Amino acid sequence: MKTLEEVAQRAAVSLATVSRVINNQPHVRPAIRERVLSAIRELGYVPNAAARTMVTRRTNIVGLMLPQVTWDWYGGDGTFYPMLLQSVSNACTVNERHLLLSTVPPGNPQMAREVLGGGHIDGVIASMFASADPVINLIATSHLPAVLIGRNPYYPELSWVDVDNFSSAQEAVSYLVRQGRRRIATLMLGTEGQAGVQRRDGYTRALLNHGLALDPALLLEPSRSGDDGYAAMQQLLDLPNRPDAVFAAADGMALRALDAIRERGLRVPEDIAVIGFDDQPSASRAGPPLTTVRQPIMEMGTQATALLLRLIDAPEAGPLHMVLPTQLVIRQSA
Amino acid sequence: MKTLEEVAQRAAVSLATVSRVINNQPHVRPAIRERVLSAIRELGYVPNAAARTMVTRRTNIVGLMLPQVTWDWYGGDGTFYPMLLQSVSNACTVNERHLLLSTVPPGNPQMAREVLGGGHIDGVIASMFASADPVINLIATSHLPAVLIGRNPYYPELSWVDVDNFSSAQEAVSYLVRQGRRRIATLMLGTEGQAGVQRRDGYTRALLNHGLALDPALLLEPSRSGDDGYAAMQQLLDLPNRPDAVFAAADGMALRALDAIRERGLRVPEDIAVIGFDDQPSASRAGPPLTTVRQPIMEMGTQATALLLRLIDAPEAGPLHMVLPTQLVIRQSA
DNA sequence: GCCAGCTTTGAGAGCGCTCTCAAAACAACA
DNA sequence: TGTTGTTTTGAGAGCGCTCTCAAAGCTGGC
Repeated sequence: MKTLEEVAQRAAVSLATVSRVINNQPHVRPAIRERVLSAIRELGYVPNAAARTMVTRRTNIVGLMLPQVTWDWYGGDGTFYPMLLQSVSNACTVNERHLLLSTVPPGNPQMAREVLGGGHIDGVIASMFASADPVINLIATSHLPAVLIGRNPYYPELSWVDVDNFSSAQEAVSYLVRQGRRRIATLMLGTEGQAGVQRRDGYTRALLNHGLALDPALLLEPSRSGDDGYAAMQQLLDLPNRPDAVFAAADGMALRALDAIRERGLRVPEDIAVIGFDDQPSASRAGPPLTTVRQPIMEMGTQATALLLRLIDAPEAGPLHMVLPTQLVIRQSA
Repeated sequence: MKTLEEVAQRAAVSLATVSRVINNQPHVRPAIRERVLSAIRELGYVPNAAARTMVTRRTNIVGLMLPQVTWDWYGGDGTFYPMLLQSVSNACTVNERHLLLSTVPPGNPQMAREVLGGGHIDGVIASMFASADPVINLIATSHLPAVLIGRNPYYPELSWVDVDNFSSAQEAVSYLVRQGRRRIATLMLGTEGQAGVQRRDGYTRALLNHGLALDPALLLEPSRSGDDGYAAMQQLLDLPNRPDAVFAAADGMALRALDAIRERGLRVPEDIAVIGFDDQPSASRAGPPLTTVRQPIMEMGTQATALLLRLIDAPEAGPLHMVLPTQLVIRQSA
């Protein structure tokens, strides 16, 4: 690997001058700048990142922490994290940052600790299921610029990008009521995260708003992994007084629910209406195409990156918050 | 941020001793080791990565280079790269490495150049569409340990993990012939990569083997982006002498083809049999469930990481090659 | 031609760590 | 207690870069 020194030698100037050229600083005569530039080109010189970091305390690397999760959580096609990742990655490229990805295994934040404390990154974006995930605490105590995907009740000092899960859920369920549905069930997300809590609360509020009874039997919480949405829907269908609509807090569950309903020979939406959440790609190709709440996932990643870069340049500007709009996409399942 | 020096001070020992403790080296009396360890704990000390890298020339970071592509290439559900990424990421975590992800925008390898030349990473795994992608050349000339996903005809010195695309395609098409199909079309991948070339060649060889005519009209190459597979299938259906089977070199295309066939009121597999490639999650949920060649994507990522770590420790051991088995998953579309 | 006031250039310290090498401490034995 | 041999400890150089500060070079006005 070439060093600054070799470039300096070849261009017959000092290290300082080469450094100035590399960093686009003034106070270099055009002729000399040209000479240095061609020395760099001829040698194929690329500055050593570690050495630069040593002195500037900057890495130009953004950290992204995601749970180590299988691609098909909630039985969906697993596009949430990939899309988030992709948008963050693209935003980093556009802004000339590198991306260090940490997928954190449950209960083992060792690598995350190393990343956060080791000066690896200038700032971090994180999306965890649980508000109380240890990783969030590590982030908060690291005092690194940070942006969460999804608000966190325990760390008001952290910045976040989120959607209004409460209103979105409320809107979806209200829509079902306006369609004449009266017995509306919900397939909930886990309530260890705010998304789960708020979507459930939005569901509840909509029922309350319309004077409908709250039946605990209609509130199910399938596990994240596997096809639990399918089993949960069967459970609902086994009820003596089965629901006439289901609000699923994730498309994956809605899709599995569709399967279960179809298997019983019931029609969607005639017998049971189904609404999902996310608008993942396969939602529009389901049978029938799924009515669902669209989350602007890519936009969330892009904005999170933008906020983070702002925080990196001006940490005192935080905490920053951004609520992105959702949209109820009405197709044929409700 | 805490430094070695502060730890040394608190434990009343020299820098060298603290360094020995941190790196689990011998020649430290147990009592002192304990004292240092608790100083580290009390201060919440984490070693500075850049400083370590400066002297060890090791970063413990693995680079992963992927094309900057939208999640739905070939109209699929975009799980190839996410799954690859996930398996590499998990393998890195298991092996206590960090992962630096670069999504390379077409025609702009600047960030990739920085990563490869700047001492950011100890080695790199790359999966590019085109064998001649400039990134591959950067990798080859960087002399960094590297493993490609998919063999490359131009750089025999590089290690790779791959499947036998030729035989897999041949097997799939032979299966169609054995099912009595005689006019078999193919929806090809782009031939700028070996996967595309070899799947096409396998298709050709299967026809040759069975004495079937090669009709250029039955060889279509839809573009990667968007729903070209759908349009291509329509084109095939418009043929005066339409095919009785289609071998699609990617599930996404196969799925779009299914749509096009259904829309014409034709039956799968009775009128036209369809075989895909990849076995992406939605393949099994298609109507009818898709017969397809399963690629062990996760396994490829895991093995690529394993090979890379081997190369990092012993560069002279390369180049390493590994061919993973595929499997023809027979469902109902053929 | 000389000097003030500018711009350009270079020397060298220092970032936080590892690792070599020599010194110090200890153990074993006579 | 002295000596040898072994283990433990610490001093300090050096990794490749940036950035400060002082020196050198240049310009223009007299």
